[in-house]
Amino acid sequence: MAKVEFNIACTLCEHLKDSLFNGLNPEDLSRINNHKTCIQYKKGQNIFYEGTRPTGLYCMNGGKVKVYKNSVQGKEFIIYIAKPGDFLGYRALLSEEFYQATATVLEDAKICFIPKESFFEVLQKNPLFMKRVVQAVCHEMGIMEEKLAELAHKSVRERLAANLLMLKETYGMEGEGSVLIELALSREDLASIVGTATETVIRLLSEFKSEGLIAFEGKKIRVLEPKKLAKQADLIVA
Amino acid sequence: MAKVEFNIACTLCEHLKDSLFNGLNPEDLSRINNHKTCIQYKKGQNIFYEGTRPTGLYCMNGGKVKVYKNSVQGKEFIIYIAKPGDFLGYRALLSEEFYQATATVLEDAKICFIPKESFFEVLQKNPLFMKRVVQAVCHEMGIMEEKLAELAHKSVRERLAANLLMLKETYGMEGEGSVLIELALSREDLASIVGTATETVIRLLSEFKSEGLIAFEGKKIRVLEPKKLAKQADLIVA
DNA sequence: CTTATAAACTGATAAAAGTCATCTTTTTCG
DNA sequence: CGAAAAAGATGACTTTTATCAGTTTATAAG
Repeated sequence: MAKVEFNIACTLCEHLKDSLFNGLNPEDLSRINNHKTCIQYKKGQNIFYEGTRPTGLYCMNGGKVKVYKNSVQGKEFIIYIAKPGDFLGYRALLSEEFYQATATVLEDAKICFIPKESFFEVLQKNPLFMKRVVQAVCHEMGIMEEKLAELAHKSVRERLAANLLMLKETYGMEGEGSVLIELALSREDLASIVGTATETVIRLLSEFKSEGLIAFEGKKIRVLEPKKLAKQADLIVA
Repeated sequence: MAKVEFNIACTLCEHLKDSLFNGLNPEDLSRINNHKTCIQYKKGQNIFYEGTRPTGLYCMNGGKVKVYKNSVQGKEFIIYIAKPGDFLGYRALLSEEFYQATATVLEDAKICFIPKESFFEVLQKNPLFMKRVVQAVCHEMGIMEEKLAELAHKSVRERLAANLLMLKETYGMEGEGSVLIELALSREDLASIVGTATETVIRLLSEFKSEGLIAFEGKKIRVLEPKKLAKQADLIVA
């Protein structure tokens, strides 16, 4: 498949405000801007592969990308789903290791690639930026610790409810007194997020639906009763 | 319980070589050294608590400490076990959040506390040190990603085998053609590492024992057949 | 439009693992 | 030392969840 390029100046990027590049001084941002390559990807295309070496940083300008690991038995586990404004592949880049996960496009995406050298240069020149990156990485790590404990001790039903709420927080779109999760996930992908079998997700989703907690809208899920879902997730309802 | 202080100069610390402080220039190391407070802890004492705010960094000089999260149902999940040379509580410190986990002494420990200000000062003054910290954090994150996938898709048996091998790598002591895990873990703690019930760990351990893969030595476990254990863990045997 | 292919769904069954109860052994501490 | 408490161990039972097989529905491709 041919790579389709596009170009948007970082300063004009509508997602700059959501990104770690936000607040970067003009010179450094223009350094990033001048060295980046922006590519459009179609659903199903891969951004990078587990076991390969990172050569730079990906910055999401549009679409959705799943980052996942494959088990020996060929089962996927989705570590996170990147949205516009997010960095992609920074972990392996910063630890100078091989990618430990694969990134595949879920919804047609526009992604800018910043070569390792340019990114590191800005990082080293700019202690404040470095600090923000460290803060973000450590915050992300905290989320992973949560996930670990959740995976270890919660039932699939609880985890599914918790993940639906998490997806609602991140990809939710208010409307009609309820929230639509703006992310067309297959049952299989949802199972890979929750860490269970596809059939189990299907069964539990239809239970949640018949209990009036959620509704289906095409490929998307609408959260009708977040508080009841939170109870299912065994979370403290705020 | 009264806090028992002790003092060892960082430059003379036998674990400096295993620590992130290794390679720090003399001025910075002496800054750390001059501001640190070193305390001896007994088994069972807590270093910090989930939900509180970090005021500095802990650096292990002796003993073992477990860092864990408590679930709503009161079940523990152990995120990691710190050994001499390790930093403790750096995640929440760097992300400027509350502790998300509690740290409790497993084996009598000597731990030095470095106030937030001193640590941050050295961090900011010293880009190379900063870089090494970032690298370490990102490496740690990679380990967590592994654990997530493992927890999501492997059986308890596989996870127990994998964790025994991991403990062997980190705390193993060669001898008699086999490796003794130098860590007196209760069955309950081992269950909290694997993410399962205590009874299940007990049953599986006695299975591994009767299959000749491991042996018990007091409170410790000796790994007799690492390759066969790796097969049980569904890992590729090197 | 129609066929092919993949995704969604349903039911039956089996395996894995959790829970509970009980007993034994070890450790701790007055 | 000896009692009390904690840790370890074992068995019976239940629940959860995975797996397999098969059907229906939706989507994509010719």
